Amino acid sequence: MTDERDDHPFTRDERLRKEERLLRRPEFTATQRRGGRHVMPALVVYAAHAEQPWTRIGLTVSRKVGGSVVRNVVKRRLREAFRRNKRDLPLGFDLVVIARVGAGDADYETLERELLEACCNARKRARLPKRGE
RNA sequence: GAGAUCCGCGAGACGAUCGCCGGCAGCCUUCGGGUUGCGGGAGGGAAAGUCCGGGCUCCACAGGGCAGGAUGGUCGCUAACGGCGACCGGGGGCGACCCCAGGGAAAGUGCCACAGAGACAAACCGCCUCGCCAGCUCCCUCGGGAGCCCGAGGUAAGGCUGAAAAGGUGAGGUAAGAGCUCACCGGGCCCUUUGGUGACAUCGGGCCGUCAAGGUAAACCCCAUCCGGAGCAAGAUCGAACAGGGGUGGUCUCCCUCGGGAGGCCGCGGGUGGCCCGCCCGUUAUGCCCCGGGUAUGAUCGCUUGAGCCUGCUGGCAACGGCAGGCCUAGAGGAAUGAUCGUCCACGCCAGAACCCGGCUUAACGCGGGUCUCGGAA
RNA sequence: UCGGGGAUCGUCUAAUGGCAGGACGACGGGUUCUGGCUCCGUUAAUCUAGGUUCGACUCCUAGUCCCCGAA
Repeated sequence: MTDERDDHPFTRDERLRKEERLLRRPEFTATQRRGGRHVMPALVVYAAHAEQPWTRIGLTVSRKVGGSVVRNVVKRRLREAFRRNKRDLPLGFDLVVIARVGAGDADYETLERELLEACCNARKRARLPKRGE
């Protein structure tokens, strides 16, 4: 995963397209079922090998986190953190980030740090993309 | 200065960079989109809760009956309202001011625990009259008398209870009493004067002591007024995919080219979105109903110009209305606002549009002003 | 978006508008050598704020939270 890292246009820039996001329910459930997990104080991250060569992210922020303002801010900060750090994250994964209750009180710096750490740890526990089950 | 009360205002500002969602224009395109430029993009007092009312869209729209729901002083405002304004009446507060589901209790029904004699109709203790066989007590001039008890009755003044007990004070009256009678106060009904659109206020008079007499209608209920149903996942257009199976009755009349056609009745299905009657539609079919199967989490429209916002003038006590000019101000579809930096105010509450408005209620920071009360100083 | 239901001791549940009751639990005590079973006693609640009423878990209004249903 070293040669084609900078080749794919989605990874080279710091934009965030819809193709880089998980949007549908089956995508979330599949990632959570197959992927490795890592828990942080404010986040839970699932990482699973994907079928596409780039990395996608999906966010889950439930009502337990807070009101709509708090939930929107958490989602925006997590998207921002993913966008800014795409270059340093492993390629070809689907990520599901679930905000825990403490995410509403965390600032951007905390969320960014936890996201990066959790992604790396969760990736190590991800199964290989074989035809399992 | 403190406390109270009412009203109003604001919702961090400016700039830069990287991203995100729409719009317009140019270019490229494999028609999916890409790219460049310009411009817009979280408002708000609550976007909230979804408690009311409307617009809009679709369905329904002979009629009748019974339900059901909502509202409840008057007049006005409004598209409408259960909202708002002004006023009336009642209540609270020293006051500024605040609160009130504020029609009907002689249409009927129900309930009023405990306590208390008694909860709306009686009479427990009382008070009083009469009677007095027997019994008890006392007095005695030894004949009898008085009282208690008992019996028959009259009372509702007093008593206790309670949230609530047939208006209050005084006098007369009586065996004792009572609006039983009278005076005053209070109350009810009717007529009347004046003011007001009206609720109502007010002047004068008459009648009523049967002043017939509690509360509760956010108990049932009665009266008056209003209410068709659903909701933008409404709804419209275009498209993709799949697999089909079953059911669609009876009878009568007429016409007839004997294939069929027209009509009536029963039945069945659907509509009338609470129910019933009734009515309407279908039952001749490329339709309808049932079972099963398939699907794009599809595209476009609806989707933001609207009871719109600002300014000025103007009518009205006000809510609100009229006229003129100016402005265009988010429109997504897993759903766009974040991160970083600089300067300043001296640190920012509640909180995020999803068809759109008018209200109500709830959440909550800061600032200003009016008024009232108390205290102090001059 | 629309509709329905609910909230009572720590838990599960009762209660015409009139003293909030029961079970389990907890605590204390008795019984037992100890524990359990068992017996006795105690503890402890009407989601919040107003209103109607003499009186509200109950009726009305507003709010908070939870559950269920339909498209």
